[in-house]
Amino acid sequence: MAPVEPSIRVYNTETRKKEPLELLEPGRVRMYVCGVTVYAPTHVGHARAALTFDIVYRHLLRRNLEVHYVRNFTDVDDKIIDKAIAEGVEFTEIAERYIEDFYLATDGIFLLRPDDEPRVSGYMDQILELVAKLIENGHAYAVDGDVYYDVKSKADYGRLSRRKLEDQEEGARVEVDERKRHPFDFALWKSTKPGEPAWDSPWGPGRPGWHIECSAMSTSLLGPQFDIHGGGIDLVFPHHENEIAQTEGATGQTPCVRHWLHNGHLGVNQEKMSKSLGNFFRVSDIIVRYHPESLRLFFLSTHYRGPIDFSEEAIDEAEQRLERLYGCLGLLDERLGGSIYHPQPSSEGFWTREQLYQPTSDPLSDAPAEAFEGAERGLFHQCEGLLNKFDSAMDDDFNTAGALGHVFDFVRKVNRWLASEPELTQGPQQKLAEAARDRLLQVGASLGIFHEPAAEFFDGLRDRRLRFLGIDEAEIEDAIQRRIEAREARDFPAADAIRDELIERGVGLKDGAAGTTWVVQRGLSLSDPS
RNA sequence: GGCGACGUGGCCAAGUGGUAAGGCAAGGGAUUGCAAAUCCCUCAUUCGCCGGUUCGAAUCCGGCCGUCGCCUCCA
Repeated sequence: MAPVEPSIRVYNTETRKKEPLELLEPGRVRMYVCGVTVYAPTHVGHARAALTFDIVYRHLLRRNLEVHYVRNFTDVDDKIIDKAIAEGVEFTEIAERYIEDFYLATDGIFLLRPDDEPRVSGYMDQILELVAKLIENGHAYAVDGDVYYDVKSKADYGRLSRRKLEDQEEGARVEVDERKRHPFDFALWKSTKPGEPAWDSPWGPGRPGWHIECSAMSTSLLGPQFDIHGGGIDLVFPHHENEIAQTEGATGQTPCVRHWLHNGHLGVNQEKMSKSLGNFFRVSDIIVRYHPESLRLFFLSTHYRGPIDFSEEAIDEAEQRLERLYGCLGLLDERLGGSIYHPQPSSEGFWTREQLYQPTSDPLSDAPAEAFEGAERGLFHQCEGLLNKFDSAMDDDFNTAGALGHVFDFVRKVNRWLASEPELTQGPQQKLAEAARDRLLQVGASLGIFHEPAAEFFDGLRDRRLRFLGIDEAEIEDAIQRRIEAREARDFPAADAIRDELIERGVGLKDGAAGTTWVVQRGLSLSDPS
């Protein structure tokens, strides 16, 4: 494969502009993404954020860049501690529980594991070092066992979120704390209260404030400066603003981050997702009702930076789109006789970059354009062009919706060709079909779909819906058998009656060369009883 | 009060100066015993509204209207 010269452009929250991705070291990307605070089950909003950077990671890898991808777990936090106290267990137990939940969710929707996944509890030494350095550099002060960051000590404080301290002093809803020099000063170290976990420090027993852990983990693993920092849009202020203040205040190197990438938030049925509104969707609940890749496609249908609204209709449509993609792959498999790609997760059950589809050779390498004419010549060029169009869209700030548009164009053209019933058992036509499949699998690897052969996908979809609707499979098979007998007897009215009855129940039949198969119609409700 | 995002056909959505991708839905047709899948055709002279810049704007500028988010824990 020819080496690519990526011209990746990313929208940088700090400059509010799309700009070329500039790497500190050519060919090598250092990327840090804010993970989750592990105190509650993983919901669709978490999934969107994690998926956003999974796509970034995949595309950078596709562009032959070496990527060092770090995503943390915040396992020391007020909410975790509160929960631990309420349940009378160690905070580590709570953290462990939700880290496991996070993995179930993210492995479940095929997120690649980052290269490093540090936890706050493992970085206490580095945090203490950083706090001490900030005091030494005149950016922090200790009061009664607490340590605060002095926001006025850093001239450009507020540059990420474009906040001016003067503007914020009045009217802002900030608690008044007489011990702080400025209302926006934030805790780097908090003195312990009875019953809470604590670590020893020069300022007395305590625990880290909310923002310092990311500064400690990112600089420890990636250095004082790195290329990409990601997270949810809500983290811009105060979390990332404070992270900049801390990291740069301690290292003296500016900027600590070249490109700030933030994913937009997810709403549910036009409202903010919240527990009180009862519109809180867990990833684990969604992926028993819908194919995990449907959730991915739902997210990828809109740009990562914009808002997205989760609803039954939306994920339903995503699943239909997914069916169309797999439909094309399935037709190719059928006509070529079997599928070629049987990816398996690692022995530990999760996916890594090694499991991504890697083309071994281009089926078209020994099939020149002259081997084709007319419509096939056109499709030949489509195969040539798809990847360029796809990559260009992805290079442009990871425009997955635009990239998918090209993929669907391609699918329609492949289907059109297949509908003309070409002979695919040998010769250039076979190469063309293999190339089409190769292209689909390549973009699939970038989007994180096509983790199974199409036939298995459709079987799985059927079983999933079957289970969910509580339909008795044997009963269906029995009805199909009766219909087959009616058809053999040319008793079409009886056969159609059975078909209609099954459709009533959500079961659609497909009479194919290999006999009658059936699918469960879509349109399942998330609110249906499971 | 401060900061920000967004408003494109019935729905979702790409497109940020050169004359509206793609998907879902809908209607018609091909194929099929009937269906499913697939294919073909139709489906925004127009991009919230009003001005301005320009040979030319959904795309740039100004104003207005509307929706949403952050500023407190949040992906």
